[in-house]
Amino acid sequence: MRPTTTARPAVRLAEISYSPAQVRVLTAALDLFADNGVAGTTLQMIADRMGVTKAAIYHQFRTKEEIVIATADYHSVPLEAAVERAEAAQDRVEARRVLLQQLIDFAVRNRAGVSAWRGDPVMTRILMKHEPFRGLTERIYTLLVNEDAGAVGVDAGAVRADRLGEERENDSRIPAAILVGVITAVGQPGLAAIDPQILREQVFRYACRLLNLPD
Amino acid sequence: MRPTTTARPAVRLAEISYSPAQVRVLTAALDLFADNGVAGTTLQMIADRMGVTKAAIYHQFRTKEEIVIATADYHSVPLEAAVERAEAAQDRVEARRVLLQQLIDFAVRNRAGVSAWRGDPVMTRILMKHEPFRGLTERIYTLLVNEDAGAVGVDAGAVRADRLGEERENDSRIPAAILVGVITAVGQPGLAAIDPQILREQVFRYACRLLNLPD
DNA sequence: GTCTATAATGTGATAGAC
DNA sequence: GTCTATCACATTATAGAC
Repeated sequence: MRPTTTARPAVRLAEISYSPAQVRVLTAALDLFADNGVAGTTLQMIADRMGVTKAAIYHQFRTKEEIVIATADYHSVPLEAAVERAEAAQDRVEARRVLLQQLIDFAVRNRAGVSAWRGDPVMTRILMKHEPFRGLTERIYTLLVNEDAGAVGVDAGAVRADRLGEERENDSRIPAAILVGVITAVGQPGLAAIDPQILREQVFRYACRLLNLPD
Repeated sequence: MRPTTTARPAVRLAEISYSPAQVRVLTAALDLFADNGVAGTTLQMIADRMGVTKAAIYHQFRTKEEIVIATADYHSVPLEAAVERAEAAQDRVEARRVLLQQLIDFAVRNRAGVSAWRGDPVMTRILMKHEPFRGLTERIYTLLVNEDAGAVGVDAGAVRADRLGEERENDSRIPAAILVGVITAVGQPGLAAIDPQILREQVFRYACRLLNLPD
């Protein structure tokens, strides 16, 4: 199921290691980024939450941008694992079901953080020039929405206007974006009080309806 | 169709008026908030884009927070108009269709801004303590997802676990959040290049499928 | 690994002239 | 309505001691 036309990722997130002191920074940072956005989070806030000084943080990471990247990398390891499991599935439909379920699980488990990941323009800009994260995002999109992996597979941007007169004026980027919207909806503040199990089930059902998958 | 249990909004956004100089600020601010988030946008940036100094802006608005609120109010007038039209519809299904179509139109027309409105935690916090905006949001949610306006209508939080054994273990906050996720998906950076008309049609189709409305 | 101290710059906000 | 000039404070980041 792994597309042979796509290069293997150069770095597995799971193989990057962080010292305990670094992990403490990344844990504090995730919460604060989720609550205030990247731009709204100062190193002072992170230091305060950890009970240390700013200088202690600068000993672990050279810049704020490095903290943003490391935060995303570190907390996305389960996401990478989910993608790898899905890519190992037997057929495309099964891969899609597996990944979808795991994406939703991940999103529900990290409700607050999910808003930061997808909503914050600063975060987005930083992550999109960071290859490991770009790669992971692409693999997810490919698994979820590329209807005909045979014809596509190479470059998602090149698919666009090929069969235009047909039923498929469809650009697969649209269902992809919508699906992301559905999954990340679990991070909306209004759903904070809802039981995780119910949230998981309901969102999965709606997502299946959207993708025309049997639920 | 207007729910008699809900008080009329104290202020119509359309009735708030702004001087030309103020509108210039609000126009520049919208773009910048969309690109950088509220916290990532400085008054210096707004001033630079307008070609004036910070002091000129402080002559129009007393604080940055006032600018955020006014930006949302000013650019949400079409949204308010859409809600008013939908509330005037004959039945609930028709109201829902009308509002949905107009929400999507609005979102597509203001693609960049939509991310800011829904994604930014700072923006969200400021707007949610601003009554006119809270009220507008509530009216939209009520129109879109309250299945049985008779039994509900008063407090959305109290609906939860009433008829649990049935098909409707449903909390209406979940489809509401998902629908918001779908509509605001049009603001995702990956869709920036897509033709507005196609985007409108496709998103409407998916949203209808989600709501079980005929498209 | 953490601290104090400090540099250099940017921040929201104000006073008063034109 | 916009300007110059300024305030008090917060910001990212560094140097060097413990």
